[in-house]
Amino acid sequence: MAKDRKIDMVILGLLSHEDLTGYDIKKRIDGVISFFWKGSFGSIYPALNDMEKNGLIESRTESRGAREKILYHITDKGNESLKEWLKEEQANNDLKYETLLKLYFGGVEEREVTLHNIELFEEETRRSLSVLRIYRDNLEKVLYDGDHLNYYLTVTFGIETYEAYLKWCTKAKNILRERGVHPEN
Amino acid sequence: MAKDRKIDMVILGLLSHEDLTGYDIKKRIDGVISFFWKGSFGSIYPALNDMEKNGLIESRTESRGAREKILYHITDKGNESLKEWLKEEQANNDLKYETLLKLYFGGVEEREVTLHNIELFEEETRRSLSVLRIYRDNLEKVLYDGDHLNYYLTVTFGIETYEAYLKWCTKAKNILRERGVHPEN
DNA sequence: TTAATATATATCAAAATGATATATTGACCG
DNA sequence: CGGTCAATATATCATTTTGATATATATTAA
Repeated sequence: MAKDRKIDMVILGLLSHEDLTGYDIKKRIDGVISFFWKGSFGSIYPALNDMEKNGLIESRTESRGAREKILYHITDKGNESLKEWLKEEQANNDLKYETLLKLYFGGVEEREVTLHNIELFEEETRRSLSVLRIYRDNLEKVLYDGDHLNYYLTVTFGIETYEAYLKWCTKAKNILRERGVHPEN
Repeated sequence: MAKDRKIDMVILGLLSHEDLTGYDIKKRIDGVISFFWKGSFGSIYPALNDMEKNGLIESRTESRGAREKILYHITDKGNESLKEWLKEEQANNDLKYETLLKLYFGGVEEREVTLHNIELFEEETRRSLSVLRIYRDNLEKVLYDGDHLNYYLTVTFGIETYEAYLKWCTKAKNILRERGVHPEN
């Protein structure tokens, strides 16, 4: 057996606030959540079917106009399952930084290549950072109600780590330039 | 088709420095690399077989004593493939932070739960940080030869982001305590 | 000597990715 | 009014990866 399905917890977390379709869930995951977790239709739809069989969620079909969609609702059992997971001691932080992989193995190529890859990473980080700052500014206004404190802390985590990334980028570029751009020195 | 196999690049990167067995490769990945990439036997061995078929690596069987093992060697084609990948413009940084998932959805439980999860994360980060600092200290002595500059930069990336994590942990704990530990306030 | 740990390869079910197929609905434009 | 494009919505599939397990030999420690 592989590890138990983590996508289930994402789905339960989202459904604990509102009823959603599979498509809605995907859209939510593609929002802020995508900064620290991803999910695809290929995992969402099968998970929804299994979870309904296991009584964690229940579905109702709605036909607004002619188009029909399947809305999912969390059950008490589902809520219990979500809370149990929150209280589990271990959390797997499973990172796949292709940027760092290229940095680590970059020694087989000229230093310009490493330098360029850092610049690409820097650009992307800057873009993400400006998105996260907008999220933060909006959350600051509603900090006191409901789950917003948790959302706020999640977003500030992202901002502070991305700021650290940018600082590192500056330093790393300087070090690479100081040492010359060719692997020979 | 899913994305092309990234484990191939890890393997080629490692083999570009020395000949290794599948088991050796796993051990290398479980070292510093594990801070930003993971790999299991279940992906390594099939990848080795495919890559040999495709001429990226070649194998020789060695029997030191009675025990036999399969050593892999990178080919010119393999080296080309590695360099091409390094020069590709895009890099997928694909993160699964269960800690942040629990933080984000933690609003359904009492604040002590979130607080406790942050403390667990803080502990783990501290442990990782001390490991990375040892790596850095050793790399600083040999910074000028070969690939060590790339290794050094990778390690400092880890150190700086983990330091940012710890700063965030302190702030986040303060905010949670200021606002009281119950979801009611 | 015997037990435990490290070395070494391999396989497998379960999970996730990323792509694609299919079909409807809504919006904009001329 | 018709046409087209993007958004909504569900589903499936090959490929990749995980994490666990099986198997067997070699080395170290008690």
